[in-house]
Amino acid sequence: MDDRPKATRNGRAAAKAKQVEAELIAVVVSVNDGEPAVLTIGQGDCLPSGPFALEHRSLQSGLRAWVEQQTGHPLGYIEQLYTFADRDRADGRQQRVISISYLALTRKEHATGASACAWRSWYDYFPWEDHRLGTPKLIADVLAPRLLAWAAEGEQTATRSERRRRAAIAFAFEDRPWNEELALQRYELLYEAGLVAEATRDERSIASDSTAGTTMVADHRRILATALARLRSKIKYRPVVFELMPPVFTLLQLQRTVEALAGRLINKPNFRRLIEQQELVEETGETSLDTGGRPAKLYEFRHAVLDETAVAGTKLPLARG
Amino acid sequence: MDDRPKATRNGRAAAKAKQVEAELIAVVVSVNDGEPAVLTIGQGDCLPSGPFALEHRSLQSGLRAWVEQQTGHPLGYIEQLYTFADRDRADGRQQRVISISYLALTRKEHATGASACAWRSWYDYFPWEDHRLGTPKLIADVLAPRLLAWAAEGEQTATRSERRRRAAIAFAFEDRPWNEELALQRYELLYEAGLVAEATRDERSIASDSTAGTTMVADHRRILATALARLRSKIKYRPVVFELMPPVFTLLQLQRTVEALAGRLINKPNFRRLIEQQELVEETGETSLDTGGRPAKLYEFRHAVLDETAVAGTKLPLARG
DNA sequence: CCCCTTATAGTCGAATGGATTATAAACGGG
DNA sequence: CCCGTTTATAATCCATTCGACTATAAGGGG
Repeated sequence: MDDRPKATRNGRAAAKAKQVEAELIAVVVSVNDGEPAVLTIGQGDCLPSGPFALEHRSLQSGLRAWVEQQTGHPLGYIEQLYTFADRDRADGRQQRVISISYLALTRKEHATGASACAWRSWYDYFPWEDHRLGTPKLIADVLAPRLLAWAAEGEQTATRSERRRRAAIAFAFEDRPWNEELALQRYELLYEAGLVAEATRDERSIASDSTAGTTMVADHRRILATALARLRSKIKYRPVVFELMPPVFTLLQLQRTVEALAGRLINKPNFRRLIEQQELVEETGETSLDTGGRPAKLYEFRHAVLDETAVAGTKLPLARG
Repeated sequence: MDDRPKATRNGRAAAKAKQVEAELIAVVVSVNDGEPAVLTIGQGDCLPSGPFALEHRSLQSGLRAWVEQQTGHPLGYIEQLYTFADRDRADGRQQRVISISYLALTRKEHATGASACAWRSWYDYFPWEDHRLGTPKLIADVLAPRLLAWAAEGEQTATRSERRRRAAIAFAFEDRPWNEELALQRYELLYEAGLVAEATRDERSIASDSTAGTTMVADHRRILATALARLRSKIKYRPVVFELMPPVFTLLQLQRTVEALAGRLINKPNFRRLIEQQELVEETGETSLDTGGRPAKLYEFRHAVLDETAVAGTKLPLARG
């Protein structure tokens, strides 16, 4: 029985010419003591990746195999991010690469063997994204003036006002509210404006001191920004945070983890109310004494909600500015 | 300058063995007179698709080329859905296919030439998804008893209660609220239970009269269900509906389009209030007389919101049951 | 014992959003 | 020409949500 669509069947004669190489790329995230981290290889400038090969049963299992081989970390939760193919190989052959990127959530302590990998803070790569201690001075001191200068460079009036508008929305100029979910738009804006080193790497003209954040190989920082935006959006309606938590935790620890991901602080009573009324967690009966103050109740995730929340979704108090 | 990650570079020697074929698949959606339709080729059982080839500048442009060639429809809005690779080719060679699926929104009248393609209603393929005239009788008469029977077939007690639970959530048994976004889960549940013909096509054992909805080739109906779920979710926070509307429309036409997509009715005053207070549309000053009653104001989409709504998102009154 | 810390409980009020009712403006039939 | 029908448009009511704030509880250290 042949289930292939007609178009594919007709194109069969030239199939050899249409072969591509498929690459799997992983953004592996953990949060430790309120610091969100990503698993890197190389000099901290490269995400775990490898070609999708015949021995892999599926895309996911291929990804797990590569990450475990390169970093020693077994992966739990995995979610597909995006598939890219715009990059042509630079070498002589006309050869294309399709990159299929994934977001994975895990915990640091899952590490088994020592490998040439390292956990790096998200905010090394995106220092403008951490608003937990207020708006980073980097924005007002460096990014805002440079973005406005870039906007002023536009050839037409429409281009200039469009650029100003985009910058103002993404970076919350003029008393606009900061929206943590716009991480990808912000990176793309900085890229367009030549304020991240990746944008000017090929043309060696612009001095690299005008750029912000630690750079990564190829488009890996862009993929990381995609993961950041996706995760910041997803924690608001799906209980994925718990993939990053130890089996037992206090509500404040949970809150600090969410805050680390969102890059902003959350009102404490409201956070507790929301978590409790959704019945996401269950008291263990134990308490934690190393809080520095009154002992905190310990909770564990109610795994039953993974079935239930398909209906209602989860909520976190991150809606407004 | 070589930007490739190390893993890929190391795996280069065996690169030839890792070649795959990449296929692009499109779910092209339009809504006409309150009926949501999908663009099909073949006997209405196949989505437009074709291999990703060297002449395509990008995945998106390859997709546009294939759809235009096979159906004569130019595409506007395009959004990546998902990348599949679980399907191995059935022929002798060990050859893998990666399918990259896209959702496209357009309007029927965009058709240029006549081609071997046809618009088919979504609900031909998913008759259980249209709740605009109340819950389809199909659910209570056919699906519910068969799903419960399938649940009862489970070997262990845990399996049986798990199946009952999943079916109850997905299909709103026991006074649960109907959630239109669970379209994919519902299709997968019916697939598992052997109630869609695709599931039993290979094993010719089960009679096909026990299945529901028009079938499609390969996993195309599954991809269509993915698109349905994605679109039903997305219209709630992004102004994508307007891609499906003519340049000028009445608020009721807009509402009927949303209802067609969501498969459920919306409260009229609330819908109008939400659209107006978000300033998504602008009055043209004209009115439409062919309403059958009082003339309705004609509106057009405020394209400026495409920049603004990155911040706030759009809302539609589809939140609760 | 005071004071620091953190945990936990409760309140107030603005805004959201679902449901309902009321009024306006076209048409067609008797 | 009135009147019922249909659809558009406006306004109101009310439960719930959710951000901001205050108050009380329970540990440790000087």
